[in-house]
Amino acid sequence: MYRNRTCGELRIADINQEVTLSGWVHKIRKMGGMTFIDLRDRYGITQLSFNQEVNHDLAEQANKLGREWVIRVVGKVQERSSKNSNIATGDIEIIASEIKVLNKSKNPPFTIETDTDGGDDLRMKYRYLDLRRDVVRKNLELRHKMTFETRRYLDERNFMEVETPMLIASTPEGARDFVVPSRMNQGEFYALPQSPQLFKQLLMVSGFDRYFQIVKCFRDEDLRADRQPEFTQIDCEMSFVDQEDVINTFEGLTKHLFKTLKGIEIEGDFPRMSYADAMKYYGSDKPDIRFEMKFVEIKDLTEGANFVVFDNAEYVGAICVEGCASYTRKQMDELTNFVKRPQVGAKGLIYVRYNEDETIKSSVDKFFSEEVLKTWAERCNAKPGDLILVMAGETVETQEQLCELRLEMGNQLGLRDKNDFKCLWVVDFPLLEKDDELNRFFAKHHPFTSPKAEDIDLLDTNPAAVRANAYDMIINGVEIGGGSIRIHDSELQKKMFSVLGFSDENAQEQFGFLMDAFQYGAPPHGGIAFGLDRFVSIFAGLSSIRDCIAFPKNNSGRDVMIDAPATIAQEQLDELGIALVKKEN
RNA sequence: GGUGUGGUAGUUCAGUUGGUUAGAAUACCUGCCUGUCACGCAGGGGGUCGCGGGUUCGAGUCCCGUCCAUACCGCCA
Repeated sequence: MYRNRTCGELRIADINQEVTLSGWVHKIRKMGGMTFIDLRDRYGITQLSFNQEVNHDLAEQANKLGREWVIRVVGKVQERSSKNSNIATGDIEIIASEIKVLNKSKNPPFTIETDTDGGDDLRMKYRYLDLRRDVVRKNLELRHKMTFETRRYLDERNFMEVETPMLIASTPEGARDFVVPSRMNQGEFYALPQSPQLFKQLLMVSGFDRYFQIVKCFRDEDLRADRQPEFTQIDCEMSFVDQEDVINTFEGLTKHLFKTLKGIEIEGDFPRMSYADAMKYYGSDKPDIRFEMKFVEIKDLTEGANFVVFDNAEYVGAICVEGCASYTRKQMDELTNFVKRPQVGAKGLIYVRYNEDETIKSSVDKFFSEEVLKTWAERCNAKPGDLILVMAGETVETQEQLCELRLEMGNQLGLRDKNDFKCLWVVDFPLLEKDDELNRFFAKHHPFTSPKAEDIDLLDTNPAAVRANAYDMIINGVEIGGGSIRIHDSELQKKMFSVLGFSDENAQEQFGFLMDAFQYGAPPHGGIAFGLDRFVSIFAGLSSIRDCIAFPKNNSGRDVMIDAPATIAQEQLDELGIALVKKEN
């Protein structure tokens, strides 16, 4: 027998019991006559104690163990004479009577502790050791519980999990596909799914009514802290529903997860914001509403001053930063540098200090009288002591820059507490997005998204103004999920493809099966997909999704532990009928 | 594809204006230590300063190139 108890469960009530534990040697403290060993397993840490006077040979044996050795120990639970309130098992220790070394270990390249000394690179290379650390393990435990509770919630509501294929065909729109060569069909390739979108819609045609799947998806695009080439979605689709039904069901799921896993009861409905308002007030389609600091347009208050920067600007926007009128020159310079960074790309930043004594001092005093500046402050609802930051330029560009500045000010003022959760639905997305270079429209969400009924006529006259039955769920400025009501009418779908510039042949070739299916009684349907990795990381308060993925890829899409991707043998290439082209330098 | 930051002991980092034998902490090894739990004390081993080239009497330090890591931009329907 290897064990009858775990390292996390013994308490004062277990005193005098004879127990067998197995685990890893976490730490050894040799005191001369006494030796203490922290034995660790998935459930916790239990202290083993050895006394030279009581059992000399066993104590010597304990002294010879090394970090991360795997041992089995038999002994008696005893109350500690000096207790440790920092750990759950801190009231007891094991007086060992027998040790068996189950396996030795090399010294690990970094410490297996909450605050490890290992850097990210090394932790990824030895991910199996990194996963021994309790902080990383807890993230995976949370992930497990979230998928478990998701399955429970959806099952209770008649959702059925159906697996869809991983080897499918490539489609041109959207992200780059990962591609898999077919041996039996030489010269042809499968693609890995970017999402099960088409299959879940076909399942609706099949009458499955309520589908979900916790499923891997693949996109061959550059990585970010919140983007991995393979990631997991909670993918759902429902029949005979409108937007309101989908939103309610998945708002319910979100509340269920907050309640069961974070112990947080969210009162009332999640707020909703139109895409247009999100852009106007926050410069982003995923606003962080943990704090206000909304944009205020002041272009009309800046006219007639011969200030060229504003006069030439399409948009002049301000944010009011509470209590920051006392920002020093140095702090203002730093903010200016922040918005001038290439990543933000602004040309400059104008400030107005509304001082405590109600005087006003700005970086544009030469152009604007105190009287005019007061009108800015009024419109911004500024109080004495507040700082007003102003940016100007082309509308969308400037709003995006102001968005970056707003988030930075939120950070500086500590308004973005990771333990404070604010959920939001962003609705009424535009259906289409114009690509000016190619002079054609792309689907903002995807080409199966239905336009709002009242906007359908605009498809011919003003496509850019058509709004979609599409919705995103945002938590703390992170896009957690999104979905839409789909087109279930093959004529409307055809129309959509034609607006998107597909020829009839093209549409038929790539999506013919879907259009065919829609001719056999497709029910009205819609759905949503949540990014599980982002959902877990926001629950866990992580800044990167990598820490809630057991074996993530690095910034270049590599798995540094198994060293993938890798070259393959010539025989494999031959079998696939693939010849590699040497890259010219 | 681009921009920024970083690469020095097993690990995390410091290293001043280019100048003696490249340091600290931690980990590791040895010895001492009977209530530790970040144990303590004494001692020890451990370095291709990412790689290649250049400038210089002399390069961890300056220059050029390159590789790797990372954050972001482009990209991600």
